Amino acid sequence: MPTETAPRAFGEKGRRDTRQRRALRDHLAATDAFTSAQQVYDDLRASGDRVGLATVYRTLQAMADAGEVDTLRTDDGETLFRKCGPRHHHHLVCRSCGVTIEIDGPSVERWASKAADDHGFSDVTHVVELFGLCPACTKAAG
Amino acid sequence: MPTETAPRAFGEKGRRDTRQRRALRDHLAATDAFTSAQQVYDDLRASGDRVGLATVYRTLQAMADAGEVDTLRTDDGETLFRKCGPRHHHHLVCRSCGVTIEIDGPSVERWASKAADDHGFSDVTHVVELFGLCPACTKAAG
DNA sequence: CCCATAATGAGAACGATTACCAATCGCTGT
DNA sequence: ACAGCGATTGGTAATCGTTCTCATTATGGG
Ligand SMILES: [Zn+2]
Ligand SMILES: [Zn+2]
Ligand SMILES: [Zn+2]
Ligand SMILES: [Zn+2]
Repeated sequence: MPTETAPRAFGEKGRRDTRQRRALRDHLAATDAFTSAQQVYDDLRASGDRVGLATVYRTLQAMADAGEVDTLRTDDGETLFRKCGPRHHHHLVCRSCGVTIEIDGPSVERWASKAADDHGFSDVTHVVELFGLCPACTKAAG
Repeated sequence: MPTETAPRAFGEKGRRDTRQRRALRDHLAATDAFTSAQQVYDDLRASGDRVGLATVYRTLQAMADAGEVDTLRTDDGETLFRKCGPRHHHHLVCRSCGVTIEIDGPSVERWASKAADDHGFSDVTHVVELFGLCPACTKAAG
């Protein structure tokens, strides 16, 4: 337990419930697409909430550390955030509009675990994400 | 076929076989760990090869575009490169030393394909990577 | 209400990657 | 072997997402 200097997540004692965090939390709860920090910042400003960009980054990062949001890296290096369900799951993400479906895959979990064991690797985690075009974007793309 | 201004990969007509590209190709063939451009640059300089950093980045990117190397993004945003086998596969990567084992997962392919179909997504790709500690690094870490 | 201090935000700093562009060098034809 | 074209190189400036700095503000327990 090192001395904590980083901003605390919503679930920890000592945190403060600020206007900015409420705005962020509400915004995340209202969309199911993976969204970049920059995009969240723009959305908040557009809806009249005054929140600094640094605060958006800080808070999203804190929420990610606390497991309150899932993260995803795009090909061009942007980190996307999304408020997801509590169970372990993976994502089927539309690469055009970001709309996301949570999917689970017990067979994948088993496969990953077995591969790790077979090769003597320890402390193994996995990254499993599916990217495609959602029905709406498929139609729009002709 | 737009006019190509980017450097061409080894397999395309019109390319030139330069000292720098030979050095890069040889270096990649000699290691099985995922490596960053910066690391490749350092390794080449250490072995006496004079290759500019921009050239390392350019050439690795071109090889990645041509499918001659696989790429991977670390949590801290670095892109790693590795010369892999030609078949479709995934990776079991040591997060300490980078040593990598190519693994295949027919069950994962089927699962991914089914999930995409079930939700009406088209043009779906998947990212599946396993990260852990290899036997050697597990032992070293105590 | 008070006040310690958590939190904010504007801007500087950062780090990986890319763009620029003048100097070089590989390749093809002579 | 030679010349010329243009692909390639590489030092450096520019980009861009993200993090850091730190003076200022605002929360919430007492
Ligand atoms: Zn999720
Ligand atoms: Zn879509
Ligand atoms: Zn590979
Ligand atoms: Zn290792």
